[in-house]
Amino acid sequence: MNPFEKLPIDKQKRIVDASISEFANRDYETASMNKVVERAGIAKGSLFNYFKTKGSLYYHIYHLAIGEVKSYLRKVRDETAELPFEDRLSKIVDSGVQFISDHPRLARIYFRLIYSADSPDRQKIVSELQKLSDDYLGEIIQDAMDRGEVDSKLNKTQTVFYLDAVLNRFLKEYHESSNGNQFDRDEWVKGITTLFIKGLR
Amino acid sequence: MNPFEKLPIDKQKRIVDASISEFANRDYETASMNKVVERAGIAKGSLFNYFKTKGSLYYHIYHLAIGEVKSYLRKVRDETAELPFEDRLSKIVDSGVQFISDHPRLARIYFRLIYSADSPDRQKIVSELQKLSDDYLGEIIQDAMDRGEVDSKLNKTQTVFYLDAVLNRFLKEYHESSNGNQFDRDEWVKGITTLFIKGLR
DNA sequence: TATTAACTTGACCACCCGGTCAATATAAGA
DNA sequence: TCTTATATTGACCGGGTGGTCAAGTTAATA
Repeated sequence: MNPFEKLPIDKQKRIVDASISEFANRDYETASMNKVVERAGIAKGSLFNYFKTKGSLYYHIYHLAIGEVKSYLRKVRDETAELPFEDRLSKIVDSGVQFISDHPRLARIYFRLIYSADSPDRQKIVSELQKLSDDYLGEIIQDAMDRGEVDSKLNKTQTVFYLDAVLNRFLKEYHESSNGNQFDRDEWVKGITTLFIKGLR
Repeated sequence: MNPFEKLPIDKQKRIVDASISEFANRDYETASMNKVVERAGIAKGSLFNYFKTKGSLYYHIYHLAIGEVKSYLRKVRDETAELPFEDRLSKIVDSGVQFISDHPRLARIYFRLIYSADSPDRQKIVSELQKLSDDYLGEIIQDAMDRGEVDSKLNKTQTVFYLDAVLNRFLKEYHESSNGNQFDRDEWVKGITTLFIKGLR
């Protein structure tokens, strides 16, 4: 059993919290284990006892973040299964915005991962995320095709790609401008759905 | 006069080349001045004589890269001024692909900049790039509106944003997969133009 | 050629990094 | 309570960083 899991919950929380902050604020390479132990209020040796390397700590945090993202995606997918494509798309964007508000630091880690960042196993992780997104959006598109809401002769790979590109970019800008937001959320959600509704018809 | 500009051209070239390689291969933070001098075959003190700080060297290289991008953009804009929106869009994508082939290292620096990266003055640089892109695509969209090729009641800011999102993302993936390319370029160019032609009608 | 000015060099600085491990404190078992 | 096993600590290690600067080299001037 992992020594970390044997720790009292509140200590685990302090460590996880400190790690999230550090990895949210700096690239993997520049994130500092020293800063983590300082923030968490533990000795350096202890941290390296719980996680053998910086990479394994990062991996732990990454899995927490991705787990959280997954649960949001699952939730909105299931809740919108019966809605028309347009409403569904709009709810998906909504849920992304919601995630950012609820977990701004995890969002930072997520975007750092997606867009560049020299994490260990970057290739592996990025393609893992790509697959997650492809499967997810692919399912949504497939449903819409089956119902005749979009052109059923569309190239699905491409369509998913475009959707993913616009959604991710929108969420990224939204996230980065979160101080005194200049996005009229509804206006943009409407714009995005319109583009795709018409573009994929 | 900048001491760097007084150097013999071939020495300037060696330094610029070494810097481009280093900044293309590593994040700003992890890029190493030691590696640059090693590659360029000069002493460390000299490099710091030409560029007072790492940041100012980066800034120099960044301007070279952006200058190159601009010249590509200008060229394709002028050459396609009379073409219909669809063909124009397709040529723009083409020229992006061409840029990546001609200057793979500059492309890397460009994408590093756009997507994350903790460069100095990141905020300033990114918004500089944003404006460049906005003006450029804004002009293309405006032309298309004037000619009635797309809906003239469209929100231009949004439209430019979506176009930018898809184009950049496509070029990024294209760039990253450049070993044994899995993109059928024509197929994708056609897909992108179709999405926007229909979506913006 | 002698003298001055400009350029080039790399050893050196303080600092920070990820990671280690002998010493110490704590908990468990007798 | 004493002993053993386990968890925690932080000084320390080798290595890399951006940046400096006295000393040495080259070029220009007189």
